[in-house]
Amino acid sequence: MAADEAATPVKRPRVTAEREREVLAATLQALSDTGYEALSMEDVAARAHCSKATLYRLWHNKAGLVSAAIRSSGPVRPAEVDTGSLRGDLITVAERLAQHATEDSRLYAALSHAILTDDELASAVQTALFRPDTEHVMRFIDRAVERGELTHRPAAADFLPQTMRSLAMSRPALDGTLLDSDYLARFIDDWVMPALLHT
Amino acid sequence: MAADEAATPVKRPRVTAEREREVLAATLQALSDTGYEALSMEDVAARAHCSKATLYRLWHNKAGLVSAAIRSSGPVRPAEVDTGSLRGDLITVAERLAQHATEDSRLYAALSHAILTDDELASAVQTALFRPDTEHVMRFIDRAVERGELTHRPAAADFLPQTMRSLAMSRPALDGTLLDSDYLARFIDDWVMPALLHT
DNA sequence: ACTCGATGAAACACTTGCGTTTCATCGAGT
DNA sequence: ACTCGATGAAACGCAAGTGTTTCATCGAGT
Repeated sequence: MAADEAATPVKRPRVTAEREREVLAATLQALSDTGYEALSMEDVAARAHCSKATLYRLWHNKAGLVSAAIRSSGPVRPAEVDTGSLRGDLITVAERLAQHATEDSRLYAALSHAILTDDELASAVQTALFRPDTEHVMRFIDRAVERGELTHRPAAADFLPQTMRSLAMSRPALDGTLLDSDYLARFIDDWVMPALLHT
Repeated sequence: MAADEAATPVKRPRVTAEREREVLAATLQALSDTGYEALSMEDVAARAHCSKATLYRLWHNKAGLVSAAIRSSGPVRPAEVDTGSLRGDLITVAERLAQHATEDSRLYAALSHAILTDDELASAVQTALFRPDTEHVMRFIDRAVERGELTHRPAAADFLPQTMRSLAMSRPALDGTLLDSDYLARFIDDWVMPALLHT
């Protein structure tokens, strides 16, 4: 029995850690469905199958819970992409964006007003959701330069991550359609690649 | 005294129409500040200096009031832009976007989650806010083609309005800074113009 | 000056949510 | 088997919002 417990140096925390992730996942779900302002602790408790008391024991209030939930969604790192060509890399990441467009855009929409006034929330969204993505895309550019596919880091590269991200986030709202990968592929071929190649 | 009343063929409605616009303007203000879900009728009534009873007499509920407010913001047409060059037109409209970036992005953020589920709201936002803007920008392209500045309507043009709009909407949220005109100029020169000129 | 419909202020009943507290129960370590 | 800290269920007081209703007042048309 020593072997059983050797895997868990700390007594109970590990069980709590699993549970915590479940609760935070339920929080993100509720957030997407309800929006930040209308999110209720009772709803989260029901989805997470835990009591409201437990929520308040672990986090102080709604803001804390939501911030924690957002930060917890960060470490889910996407597999590294390296197709050998800049266009291939971009298309791949675009398809990935399109796959998650529904959930992602709902989550972002749920938070977009709240982050304008809540600084902690804003930094959570920024570091957990946007920064990794931005760095990810920027690596494509650097690799393309190393390969000689681009002669230098184009000025347009500064706008690439934000544009892709904000297009993915706001297109559903703008015209009621979801992002499909065809649309993004056209964007890459008709806009992104020409801009990168000619600056 | 016949002259005084000659200006008002209808008895009271005209007075109500002015008042209505004030109330709807107050609604938009409250919406930007509070967000759609947390918007309260009491808040609107206080800002508009009218009673809650009046709000419910003129509109049936919150959804109706907000939709009306959004539609009322449509007719405020921006002055037509025509600087003689595509770049000039784009810079001008970009600066105009930047000027209103704070209020506009707050308003959009306030609505972005609600429009995912409320169809009437979605169509109000689309027709009143986005469609006029899109047509406006598209006219730049057409004129540039007529002038011979572009040999044809570039494929990238399809993405231009959405790209500009979504940047204006989401950049404040993404990195906490507002749009300034230097940034926008770089955006046009390094990102938009190359894409338009090389497709 | 008078009338009458529209308005504002305020209270209404009702619902919902927050954050706290109480208490019975459960389950891991001894 | 026993103990003790953590949990879930449920109720709490409090605050806020919805949509309605009442009533006093105001102001435009006669």
